[in-house]
Amino acid sequence: MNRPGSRSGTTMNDVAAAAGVSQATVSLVLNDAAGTRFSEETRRRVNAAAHELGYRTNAHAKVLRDGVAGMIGFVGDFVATAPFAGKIIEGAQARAWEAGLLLLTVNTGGDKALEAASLETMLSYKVAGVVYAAMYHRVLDVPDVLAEVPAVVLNSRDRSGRFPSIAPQEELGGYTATKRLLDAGHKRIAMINIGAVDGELPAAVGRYAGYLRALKEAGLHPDPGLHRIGDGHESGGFDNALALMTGPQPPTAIFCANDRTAWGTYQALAQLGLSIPHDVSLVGFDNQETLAPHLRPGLTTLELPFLEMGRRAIELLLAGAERDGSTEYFECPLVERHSVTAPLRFTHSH
Amino acid sequence: MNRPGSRSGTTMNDVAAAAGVSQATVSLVLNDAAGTRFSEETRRRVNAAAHELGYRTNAHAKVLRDGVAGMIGFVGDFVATAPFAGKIIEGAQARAWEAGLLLLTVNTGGDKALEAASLETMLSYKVAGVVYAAMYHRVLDVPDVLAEVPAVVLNSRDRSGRFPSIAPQEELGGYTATKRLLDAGHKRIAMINIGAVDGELPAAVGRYAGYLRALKEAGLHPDPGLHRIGDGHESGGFDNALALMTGPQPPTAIFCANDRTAWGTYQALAQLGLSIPHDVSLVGFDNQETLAPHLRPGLTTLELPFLEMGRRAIELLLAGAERDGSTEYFECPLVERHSVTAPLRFTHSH
DNA sequence: CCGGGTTGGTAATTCGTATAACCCAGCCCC
DNA sequence: GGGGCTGGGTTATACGAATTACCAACCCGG
Repeated sequence: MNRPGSRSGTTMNDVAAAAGVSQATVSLVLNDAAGTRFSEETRRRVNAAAHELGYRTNAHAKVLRDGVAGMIGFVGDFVATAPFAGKIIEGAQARAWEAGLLLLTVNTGGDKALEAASLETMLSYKVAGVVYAAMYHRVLDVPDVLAEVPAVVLNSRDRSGRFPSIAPQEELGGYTATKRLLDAGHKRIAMINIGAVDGELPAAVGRYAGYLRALKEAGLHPDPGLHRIGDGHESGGFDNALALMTGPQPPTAIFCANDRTAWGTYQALAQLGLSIPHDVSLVGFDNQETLAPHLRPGLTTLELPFLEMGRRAIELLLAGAERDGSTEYFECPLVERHSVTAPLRFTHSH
Repeated sequence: MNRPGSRSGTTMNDVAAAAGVSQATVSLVLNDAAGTRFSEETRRRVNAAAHELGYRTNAHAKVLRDGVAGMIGFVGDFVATAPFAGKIIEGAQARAWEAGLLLLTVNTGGDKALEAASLETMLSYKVAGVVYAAMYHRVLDVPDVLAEVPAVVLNSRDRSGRFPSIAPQEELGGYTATKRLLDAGHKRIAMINIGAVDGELPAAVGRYAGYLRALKEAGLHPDPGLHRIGDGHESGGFDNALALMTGPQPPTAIFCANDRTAWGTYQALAQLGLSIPHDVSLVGFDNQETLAPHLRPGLTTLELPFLEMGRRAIELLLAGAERDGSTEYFECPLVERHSVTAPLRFTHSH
């Protein structure tokens, strides 16, 4: 107990002793070092001994000498609390593993003290880089300490402009969603947003901007009464859909700025006895996999490409992150299901 | 570039030089080692120098000496793919952090080669222990290599009986769910299961056993036609609920063995024009947070205590895991919402 | 039979930290 | 005035792997 590393396992010295060679030989043989010549016999004996004794390299000794560890830090304000956000970790972890790296993950839950402490710990483990991920797209302040290592901001943008960021292309998403409804023949298209459009929520602002652009491009004059501010939850969809559909000039289609809002809208429409897509067409946003495919009918929505974004974050880190604050935007592809069809009037007017 | 550790940062030697003392003094002062005497002046100088230079301990050097790292491996076949499973990591990570430990997480996605390789890597990093977590409760085979470190199986049971396991108390859950419906006055209670009761799915087997026990305890004779095997998805709930309610003697209440099944049941009942809970009472299982609270009406269900289970796994590891294969079962508390009320007949017969 | 090349390996050092063992100056006390 | 204690530090070493420099033996040609 007094001796450190009491159950430390087999070391190269043990292997060397068993094979009757020096520790240096073991190292060189096991690592297949270039430019060394050893007899086949020696190689065989070393490999056999290593296998026999169940030798496993001590990563810490290696890192101590080489300076950089095979680990990447992943700090998020969520980890997996957000239902869909798991994808972002999954992507990051998969890409990291392809490079032989492991992820050191911490879910701060927004706790700044925990965040600072875990970043310190990660740095003391000489991580090759840090991914600083956010649960929802926003503009955030990155802790200064991250300047010491390669770092990238994921699913948000760095306010200071010091770090490369990765975020979804919200405006294009809003445009695509709206265009889908326009192409189906709709003219009165409402939007239930997930926040104010003058706030700091890029998703709300961007998706709305895309909605407006599509409308204008189609030569339509946006009706302010058709844009409603929800809260991103079911109730926001429910209440606003109810108001919209019982108003004087109800829309024939609704673009819900996220899937939860769309779900609330489904519930409101069901309560009003309106059918989707026959009476009202719907497009959502997020492609939340526990929700969108399982609604009846399946929800046509835009996918947040979290898997790819997670992968890309690691890739940037590995590429050395040119240390500029540029943001890389990812397109949100349309996922077609069954919540959109032509409007009644349109069909009938044929 | 040739020299290793080129940007290794400040070391104790740098601090020692700056403070005009030896490296040993720096170590002893910074670690507040017991049984040493240093003048206040020296302590001050050392601390000042350390702070000034931004000294951060090199965790690898420490581990190399001490033998054990401040990290715990977390291997799962999901990480966060399963919507609710994030809680399990969250709990584990939170508890680990309280002990000053970081989590090294890997999502294997069921890939055995990746699993083996990442376990090797974790062991080479001298993790203090490994949590082997499963997406759904089952009996699984733990890789032999885990015998080399403290390990605990989370949300499943180890077939070999070598490792302590943590799992939810399925039978009691099924009993509690059914009892809730019995207490409300229901007599014809159906169950839509999430798998066969002769299979290897403890959730399906256990919850059913609990259902039967509650029924028998109430002096009721279980009607075999009222127990249906679904698939754990919405469609399993939808199809079976439809069949159940359009049959000769429909139930007045349904226990759905998970929330997704319950959701499908909601959709089927809506289609039949039946109201919840007035026409049919419902109890679910899982308390899936993206689902159960947002259904209309809110779903009364049983909570899978993942947060606590995750915490407990780390706790067992820290306690040294007595290395027996006993399973610790966690109770699933009932979460009351609005999907249960008295049956019509019952109310009227008053 | 000596110089030089090749073959097959080893000794020694380095990374940064923790700690056991030791050392020295000053002071007290008999 | 010498022995012993105490306060205040230092020296040396180990942890495990990678790597550079070096070395010994052998072979071959002239």
